[in-house]
Parts: sequence; C-alpha cells; structure tokens
Amino acid sequence: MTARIAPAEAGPGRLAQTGLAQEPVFLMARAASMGSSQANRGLGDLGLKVRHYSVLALACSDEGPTQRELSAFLVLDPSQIVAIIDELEERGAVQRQADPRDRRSKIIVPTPEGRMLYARAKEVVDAATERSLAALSPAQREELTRLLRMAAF
Amino acid sequence: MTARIAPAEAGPGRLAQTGLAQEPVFLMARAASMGSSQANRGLGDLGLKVRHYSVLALACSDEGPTQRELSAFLVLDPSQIVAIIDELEERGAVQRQADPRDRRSKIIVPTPEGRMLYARAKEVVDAATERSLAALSPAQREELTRLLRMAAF
DNA sequence: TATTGTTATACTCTATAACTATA
DNA sequence: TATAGTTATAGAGTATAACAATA
Repeated sequence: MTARIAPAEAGPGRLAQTGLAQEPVFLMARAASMGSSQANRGLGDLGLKVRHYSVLALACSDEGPTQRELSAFLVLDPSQIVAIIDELEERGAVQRQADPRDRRSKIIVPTPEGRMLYARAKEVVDAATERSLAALSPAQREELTRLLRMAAF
Repeated sequence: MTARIAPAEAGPGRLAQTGLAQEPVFLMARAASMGSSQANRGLGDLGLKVRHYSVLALACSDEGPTQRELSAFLVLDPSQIVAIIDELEERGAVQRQADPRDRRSKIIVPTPEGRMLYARAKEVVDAATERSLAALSPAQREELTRLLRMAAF
C-alpha cells in the first residue's frame, strides 16, 4: 500500500528530520560545502580559493612537499596541482625547487611574500571556520576535529 | 631569515602532521570527498550517484518536498534539481505531483519501484559509510554524526 | 511584482591520455 | 619499465540569465 503524502506543511527544517539528514555521508557533504563556500567568500578578497590556500599552507609547513604528494594529500589530480602552483608561482607566493634526491620531482617552497600571504589567508580561514562552527562549543570543535581526523586518514 | 627546508623525508603521513591537517575546513572537505567517492563507487552498480540517492531518499521520506526545498536542502541549483528529477522520473523512480496549495510548485513523490530502489541504494550507502568510518567506534560515529548535524544546520 | 520550474548557456572543476625527463 | 611533471582535451559539475505559469 502507498503511504499518504504529507502535503508539504511548510516550516523551516522539515527535511532536517528526515533519515537522510542523519547519514554521515550527507552531513559531511553539506557541512563541507557550507564550510568551504564560507572560506571561499573570505579568500576571494585575497584572490585565493581554498585549493590555493591548501597548497600554500602545505608549502609553508616546511615539509618540502612534492607535487605528487600534494596531489595525493589534497585528493586532486596531478594536472590540477600544476595549474594551482602555476598561479601561485606567477604571483610570487611559491617556487618550484629541484629535489636533490630525485630530479623528476619538484619540491614546493614558499617565498617570503608567500608566507605573508599565508598568514593573512589563515586569519580569513580561521574567521570563516569560526562562523561555520558557531553552534559548537570549543570543546565540541576539538572533538569534531579529532573525529574528522580519524575519518579522513 | 629563511627556514631550512626539510628535504621530503618520505614516510606515509608526513603531511598529515601539518597545520592544515588540523583545520576543520580541510578535514571536512577531505572526509566528504572520500566518503562520497566511496558511496558513488557502490551506487554506480545501481546506476545512481549520491545526488540521485539524496533526492530519492527525500522523496521516500513522505515529507512531499518541492523542488525548491530540495534545492535549498541539498545546496544544489534549482536547474540541477530539474535534471536529477528528470532522470529519476524517466527511470520510473519518482513522479512530479501538483501541489494543491501552490500550483507553481511540484511535489516529488516516489513510485513503488522508487521505494525498492531506495531500499537497495540505502544498503549500499550504509556499507560505504561503514568502510569510510571503519576507524571509529559506534559511539564515536554517533558523536561525529551529532556534531556534524550541529555544524550542518 | 515576486516566485516556481524550466531551458539555454557559459563557466569551473575533474578526469584521461599522451608526452618528456628522469629513475 | 615505471614514475614526476606537463599539456591538451573532453567530460562532469556549477552558476547565470531569461522565460512561462502562477502567486
């Protein structure tokens, strides 16, 4: 038998009580989507997007990541990494450096300008995160971060 | 002064100890990306993607969502909803129904076939979620879900 | 005048294959 | 023979504007 359809009884969060709204896949997608559009809005003023920010942040970590490593870590195609680094390099924020132990690969390092840009970008991203997670207490944010780390690696 | 660059000391999770890897925006993006590609892999066998699954799930909730509501809730453009529903409708999984209270909008309802498809798809998604969150205990998964709900709405 | 669904279109993002230089 | 980076290109996803029907 076919259940009678409740004819759209208006109300803000009607669909938020649905089964889908309890599923981690959906919740992560939605939270990620909202979070990165928040961050992108802020980063736009610096002429950056989250992807550029991510590469810049990893360059500034002084781990000397290769493009291949950036590709794997950010789950972006190697050819996309090329484009992102081209833009950051033209802008004078990072440089491609020869890897002494494998001349095929290139290590991405920040310029002094890149470090300054990163510092400003990080503030913007932190502020966006603040807005995204406004409903959570500091302890809850830490717990969320901890659990996400377990899920993401 | 310029810090000396650690010349890529290999090792699996080098970049996972970086500052970026502690930021919620990044972690959510990465977890969401991995989660939905897991789900998409499984749903492919049913000829579905997460977006179709999501619409189908909401249709099966018997909340009688309008396309506009689906658009807002799934953070997808109204024109994308049109395409998704076209496909689900051609496939006989959902139908567009007139909204008695506003003849501009259309309520999306599942067919019996749509409900069966959803049942199978849900199993697939649950299995994918299981794999994605394998590192978390049941209690941790519940806590993650709870915190994500707070962040996502 | 504003809104829902629709269409068409452009834009961005992502994925694939082929090439080079190294290993 | 395999891998890192690069390039070109095609495919998927997203955003924008305009239109008809209805509010």
